[in-house]
Amino acid sequence: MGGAVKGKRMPRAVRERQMMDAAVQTFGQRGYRAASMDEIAGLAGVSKPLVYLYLNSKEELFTACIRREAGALVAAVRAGVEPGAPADRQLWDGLRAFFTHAAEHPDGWAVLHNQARTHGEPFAAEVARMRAEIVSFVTYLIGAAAREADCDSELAEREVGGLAHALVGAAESLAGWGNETPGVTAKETAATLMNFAWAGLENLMNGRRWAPPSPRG
Amino acid sequence: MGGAVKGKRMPRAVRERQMMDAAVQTFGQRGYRAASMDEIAGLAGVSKPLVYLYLNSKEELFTACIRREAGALVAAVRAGVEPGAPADRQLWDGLRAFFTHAAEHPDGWAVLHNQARTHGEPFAAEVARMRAEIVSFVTYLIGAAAREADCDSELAEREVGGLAHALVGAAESLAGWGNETPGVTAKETAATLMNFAWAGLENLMNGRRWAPPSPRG
Amino acid sequence: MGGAVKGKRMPRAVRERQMMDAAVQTFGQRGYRAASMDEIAGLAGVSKPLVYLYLNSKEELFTACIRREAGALVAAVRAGVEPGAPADRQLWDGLRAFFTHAAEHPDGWAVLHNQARTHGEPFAAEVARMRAEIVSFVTYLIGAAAREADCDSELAEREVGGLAHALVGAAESLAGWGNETPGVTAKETAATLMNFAWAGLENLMNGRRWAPPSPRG
Amino acid sequence: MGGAVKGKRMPRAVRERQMMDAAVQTFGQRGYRAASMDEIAGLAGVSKPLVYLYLNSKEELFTACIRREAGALVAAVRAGVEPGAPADRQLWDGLRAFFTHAAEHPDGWAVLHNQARTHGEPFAAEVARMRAEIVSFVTYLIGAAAREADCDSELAEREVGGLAHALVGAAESLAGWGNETPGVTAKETAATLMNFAWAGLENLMNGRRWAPPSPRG
DNA sequence: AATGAATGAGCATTCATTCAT
DNA sequence: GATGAATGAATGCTCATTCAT
Repeated sequence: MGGAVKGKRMPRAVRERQMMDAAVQTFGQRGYRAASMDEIAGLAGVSKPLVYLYLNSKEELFTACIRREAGALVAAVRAGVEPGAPADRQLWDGLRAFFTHAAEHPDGWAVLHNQARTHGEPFAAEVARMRAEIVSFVTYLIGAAAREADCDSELAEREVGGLAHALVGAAESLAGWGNETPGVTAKETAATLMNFAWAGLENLMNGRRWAPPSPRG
Repeated sequence: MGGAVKGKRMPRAVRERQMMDAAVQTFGQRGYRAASMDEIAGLAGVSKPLVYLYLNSKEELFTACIRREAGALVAAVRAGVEPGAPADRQLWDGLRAFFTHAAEHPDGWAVLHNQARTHGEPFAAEVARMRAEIVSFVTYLIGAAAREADCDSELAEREVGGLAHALVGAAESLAGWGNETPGVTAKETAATLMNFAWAGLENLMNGRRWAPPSPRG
Repeated sequence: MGGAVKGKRMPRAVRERQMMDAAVQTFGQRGYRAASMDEIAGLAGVSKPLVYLYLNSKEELFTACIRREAGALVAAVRAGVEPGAPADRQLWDGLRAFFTHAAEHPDGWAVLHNQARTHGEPFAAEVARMRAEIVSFVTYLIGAAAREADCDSELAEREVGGLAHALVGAAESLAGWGNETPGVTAKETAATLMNFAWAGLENLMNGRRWAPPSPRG
Repeated sequence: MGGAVKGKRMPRAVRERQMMDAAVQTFGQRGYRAASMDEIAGLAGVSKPLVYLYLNSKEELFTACIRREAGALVAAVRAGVEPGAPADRQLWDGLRAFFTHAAEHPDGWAVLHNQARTHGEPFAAEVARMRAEIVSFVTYLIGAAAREADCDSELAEREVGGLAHALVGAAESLAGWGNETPGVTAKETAATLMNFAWAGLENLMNGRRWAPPSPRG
């Protein structure tokens, strides 16, 4: 990615970006604990004390990475969605934007999905916030779709939450699958999930739901 | 928690189980790197050299944990499913067994889902094997369901794979959600996912699929 | 070497010999510090506590090895020499016996020559005693030779000591050389040294000595 | 001993020398395995991480010590010898330089003679190279002496090798003797060996050799 | 006569972090 | 704005040694 030429005397903002790029890459590939400040500094083409001067500590550096990557992901999804459009269209656009961004920033995605969630509260909370934002957006879309469809049956609040979670979870899982499986495009992945999800939602909204068999009988 | 009374002089098998229990708990909560052999030994009520004597190294210990937990999970799902039953019933039973097991063994689930996948090939491969087994089971169920429904449309091979992945991914994500959200039962979670998934699958199998809008128009 | 069949219940003396054999081999090949009691016990086909029961500690075990091997070496040399024979003949026989024994017991020789001398007083003293015995024997032989030769010049006490040391040192060094160089027999080695040494001694005894050049001029 | 004042903030080269001095001393006195990095760092007046930062590992540190001491020894011998001088003079000067250097750097000599040879290939090879260099120099000198003496008898190739080995071995052994025996000067030691060796060589070169008695008869 | 079970103490190595310049 | 020099505190791992049986 475009940088880290060892030139001296850059303005702070540029240096800081180089460091965070290096950090995201290192954290994403090695994991939080296994990534060493030495490696990050080296990759950024900078001495270790400078990293500390600008970013204070490994923990803060990691938090900054999470925040930056989370922000970028949410922004990418937002940019892909047209606010006034019909709900299904919004979901479709959002999914595409999501999968595309994850595919283009695998290390960033790894930081969010694999690393941040596995290293205790300070970090998990950060990523949970982003996730909540997306889940709530999806929840809103499901509601909107229900209203648009003028559906008769009502979906319980919690059930909608569960559905949104399932959808987001499926998306996250597929993002990893797409990143690791060569030859699968973001659009394909989005289509698969959209088919899987939307049809199900439609059914639900029309009251056709799968009945659990009478208990063990 | 079941065990690790500091009593001395136990037979090897018992001690070994205590150690693995402690290890799963520690790895699940702290992560592979952050978990220290000291802490594991302490939690097991044993001195560190004994852990090494029986389990050789941190890496082997972690691998042993993954294998044990993966085996237990697969066994739980298998035990919950009745082989001859209709596909939807099998899926439902399997999901319930899965969510129940994950809820009852949160640390084990964390080891598999959060830790093993983020610490390099030796471990990721181990858990990938288990996942592949489950995905292939789900893939088979989708196919069986299609045949049972005598459906006319055919689902492309890769699409089925994608669907199975999406379903398993959604399940994994929901398992985490269920473990972290108080008051949600495994049965509820399973029902949510089943509704979400099965209806969608039915639609797909009947050729009703969501059409992506004509490109950007 | 003849042993360590894992059979149970041997008389103490036999077990002890097996242990010492294993210890000599391990110490000789690995060195004192790098040899582990585990390996020694394993090689002897015995459990570790038994080694401690019979030989008390690593230090004592090592000392015992040194003593046994030193004793064996001295005995071998003694057995090769005929007390009444002329001095040169005695020296020749002694050298041959020495090189032969060192070649036949390379681990024992390594213990004495390489290991015992490099691990502090308790052990170095032990081997120094043996060395002193041999040096004094050689010193005596040189004196006897002088008397036999009815030589006119007198050799200073200290000079004889130095010569004996040099001879023994050369022998020790050649023993290592012989053990590590394939195709060199003990007899050959002995002949080389004998030629080197005896002629020189003869010269010295006859007063023909090498004169250091006038100081730097 | 010369240095290691605990002053802070020295240039790297200086610190590195202090560390190597401490390492040579510690390795020489305790042996490779028994020497602890803690002790070395302490003796150098430095924290352990700094030792690792500059010298990478115990193994590399030891190797560096061997190389430095071997180089110093060879250099000392070279510096003591006058290339054009007669062979006996060269041998005499070389021996004096050798004994003097060994006496002045007992720990360095111990590292080379006692430790490096007893701790496996990586190290033994290093010192073997130096030894080979010296042996080959001595071999050359013996040949030169034979030519100078215009001697009639020919010395077999292998015999010369054996003689050189014996001479070097004797020297090594005497160096240890000199270092451990108080009151013996390097010059004295050199004279003893020179007398022992040169006269013998002269005899050999003139075809006067010691005849092994007819086999056991 | 012999061993399975267990540990205290130490060791090489690494890392996040800080001064002094 | 930037760095070479330096360290306290862990961490994984091993080993000589001892009980209880």
